[in-house]
Amino acid sequence: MEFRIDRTSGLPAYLQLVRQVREALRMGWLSPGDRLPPVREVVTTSGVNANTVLKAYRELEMSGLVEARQGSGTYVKAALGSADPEVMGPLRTRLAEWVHDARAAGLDTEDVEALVRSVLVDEGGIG
Amino acid sequence: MEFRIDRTSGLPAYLQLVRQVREALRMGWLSPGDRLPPVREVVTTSGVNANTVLKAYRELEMSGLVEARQGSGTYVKAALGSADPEVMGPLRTRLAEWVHDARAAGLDTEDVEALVRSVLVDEGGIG
Amino acid sequence: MEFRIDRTSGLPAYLQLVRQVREALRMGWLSPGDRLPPVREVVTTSGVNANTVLKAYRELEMSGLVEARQGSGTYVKAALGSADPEVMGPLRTRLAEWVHDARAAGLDTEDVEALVRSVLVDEGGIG
Amino acid sequence: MEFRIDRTSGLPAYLQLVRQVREALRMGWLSPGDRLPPVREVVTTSGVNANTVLKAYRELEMSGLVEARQGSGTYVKAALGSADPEVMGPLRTRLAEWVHDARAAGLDTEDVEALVRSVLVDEGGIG
DNA sequence: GTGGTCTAGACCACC
DNA sequence: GTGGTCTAGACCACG
Repeated sequence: MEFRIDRTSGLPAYLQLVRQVREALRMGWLSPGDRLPPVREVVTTSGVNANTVLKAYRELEMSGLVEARQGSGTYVKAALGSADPEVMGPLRTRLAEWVHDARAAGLDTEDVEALVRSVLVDEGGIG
Repeated sequence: MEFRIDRTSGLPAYLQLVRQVREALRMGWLSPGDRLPPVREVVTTSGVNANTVLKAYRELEMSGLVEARQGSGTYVKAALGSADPEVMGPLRTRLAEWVHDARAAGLDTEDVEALVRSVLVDEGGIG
Repeated sequence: MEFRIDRTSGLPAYLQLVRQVREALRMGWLSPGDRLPPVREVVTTSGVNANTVLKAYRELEMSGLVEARQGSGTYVKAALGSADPEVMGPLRTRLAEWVHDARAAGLDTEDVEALVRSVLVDEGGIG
Repeated sequence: MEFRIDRTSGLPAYLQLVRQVREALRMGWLSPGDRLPPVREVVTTSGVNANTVLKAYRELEMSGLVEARQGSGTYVKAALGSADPEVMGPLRTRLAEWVHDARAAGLDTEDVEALVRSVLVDEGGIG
């Protein structure tokens, strides 16, 4: 997996790394037993400082999602995500269609994000 | 309008305020000429410090969205959002249905957010 | 560069800092790539509060003149000033002579400033 | 005399009024016995609040420059300026020429102001 | 050690 | 009562 850091978002870099690992777990892109990219590689590909990567990996380890094995790397320990992967596919397709239609109607990315947030807030899912 | 601060999100409080104003503009809940809630009111309703609110309002002012009038308040100056409000309604309805189905399929809020992000990234809308 | 704050001028300290950086850019005393003095140094040399310096640096950053690099410092990003440095020298010399003569004629600093302002206003340069 | 308020300068409005009266005194545009414009007139011509004008006039009165006569208006009481008016003329002419040449050399108003400030600071006239 | 965030509280400028 | 300025000091993110 490859990390992307958005330095304009205001969210600390190490939390962006943590979130991206968690999302990869939810999406099924990472599974128990998989190895996270070595710190040095993340440093070169994403431009953050090694301590920042270490902090993210430590945070993931403390939450029980990954496990550091001395001299070998950091490995995924637990799965994440409450969804049945078979049902995820159709949902993703429908969502992609919706996004496509929203774009066609003139909405930009920030519009889409605002709409999603507003629906989730209304629904009570976001506090 | 009323602000909600999520102290667990990692995003600085003043940026949460900025984002909520921007989203209100995009959703059409705020329009040019409207007055933002006074700093002291935000302090009491959302629990943040006055300087934090001032920082958010100042940031909005510098981006040209609002205008502070001495002794009178802070007013919306510019609109935001590329969307036609008439087309926004149906899109919102469809999205709410999708979220409902996702919930029914066992997805929690974080799953939904991860899915949305992944679709937007795939599509190129998020860097 | 070293900052000087005049607490009697009525101009907020952070705006005095901003102006002095802008003037240093115009005079060629600062150029793209140069590092501004660290916040903590400005605090000790000029006696203002750290937040005041941060506010000034942030304002400069938002106007695109400087760039803060986490853990490294604040760096000049853009040049400022429409003047050819070679033509600036002679102009400065002539102005210094004029000021000297004005002093000799009995004008104090406020007289000089008033005269400059009145000429610029007459000329339409100041609104 | 007519006042001009620059709301972008950061200098409080009442101090701009005070400074403009002081500069008019230095330039000889106002002399002892002259009447300052009535508060209501300043309100309409410069757009500031009446209290702001009153505060400026009170400040001038406390510094001994003007005197309020009940029901009649506010009058200049003392002169200001260390300069011989006969020597002021030639100095003003030379300065206007210098400004003209500076413009011709490509300097804008902010460049001119920066240069003046830097000469005065060098000379020790500004702290 | 760098910049950045937040708090608490005093005081100011303006309407 | 409105926004704005400044201080003092704690704590965080990053290199």
